[in-house]
Amino acid sequence: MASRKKPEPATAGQGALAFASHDHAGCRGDVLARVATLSPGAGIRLTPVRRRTLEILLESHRAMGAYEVLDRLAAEGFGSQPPVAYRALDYLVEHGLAHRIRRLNAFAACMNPGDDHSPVFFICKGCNGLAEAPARPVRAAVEAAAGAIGFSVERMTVETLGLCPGCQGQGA
Amino acid sequence: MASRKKPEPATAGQGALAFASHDHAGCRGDVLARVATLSPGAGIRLTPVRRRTLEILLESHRAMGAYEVLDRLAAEGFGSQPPVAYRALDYLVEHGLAHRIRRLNAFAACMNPGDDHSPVFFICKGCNGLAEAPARPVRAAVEAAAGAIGFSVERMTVETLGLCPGCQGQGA
DNA sequence: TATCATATGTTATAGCATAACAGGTCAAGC
DNA sequence: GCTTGACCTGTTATGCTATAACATATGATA
Repeated sequence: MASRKKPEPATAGQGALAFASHDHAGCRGDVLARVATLSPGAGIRLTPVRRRTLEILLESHRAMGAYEVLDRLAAEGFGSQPPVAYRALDYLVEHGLAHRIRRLNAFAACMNPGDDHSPVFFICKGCNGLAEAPARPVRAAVEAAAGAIGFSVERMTVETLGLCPGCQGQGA
Repeated sequence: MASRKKPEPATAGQGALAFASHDHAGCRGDVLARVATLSPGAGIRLTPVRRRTLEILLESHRAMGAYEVLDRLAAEGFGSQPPVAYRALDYLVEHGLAHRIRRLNAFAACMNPGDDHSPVFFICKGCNGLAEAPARPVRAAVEAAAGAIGFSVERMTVETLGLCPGCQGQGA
């Protein structure tokens, strides 16, 4: 029931991450380039499976289930069992190159690798699109609430469900 | 892999929701009383299964997996198949009497039913405790970020992972 | 009392995720 | 060179989470 099964209007998967048309080849290249400059220093080892996994996420430009990624990897000669995909995805998430979208049981490439960001995700229930936005103020507000009860925050997940600009007003 | 399997220190499940000892019978009663006043008006129909499900969540005072709730229900003569638990839990969530904690694939009773609140959850990785806090400022910050890209937020999930006061400083 | 909406229960199955083990690669140090 | 250890990849097997589809019951209403 991730993001790829039933009520998937023709637009799904397109215009997703940005809710707007854009130079996707460019934004994908940007991310890869940034990752390239990060890898050596930050102790990130982009092995073939990991790199390919990241590329697959960037190509689809939306949230993908682990098994969907696995299918792609297997078709390209990598292992065909779940741990192959989960390990690569977990590694990317662990190192800030991808995010896990819990509401969708899915994963998406990070659009701002390297920036120490606290992303907020917007999931459109109309087109299944996904947008990632930096949200330092949100993080600050959460920290404040945590401080009030003496809790120390290590990781934060903020996901919203609603309608993107394109899907509003059309009963979607 | 919810919150009840392996590294579960003896304290788990205790002192959970509040990260502090408290009059649990009291807080449980409070919630039930508030629910009672809500039910008639708000179109909430607390059938036996639903009521019992809510009570079970309140008793354990922590996040519970659906199958864990199901075991309890089955032992008390209710249906023994997954949909029984999921339907009751979904209903409670839908009507604001419980929350789904996605990071744990689990559910927890709402501690502030009726208040139109936007809760933030704090999950302690030391003792698996769970705290719910109102966080209007967080909601506001998220709305602001959403507005910037024209997204309209319908539901919001904010979960954090970290250490509760009791687990800090003891290498937990 | 017939009808519709809602609720409960069932069987069966789909979808997500990890444990545990085996083999391979590569660099550090003897 | 060779051994050792860290890390990566791959496998088999299994477990946990969740829902679809169908059957029965109950209660309000026309």
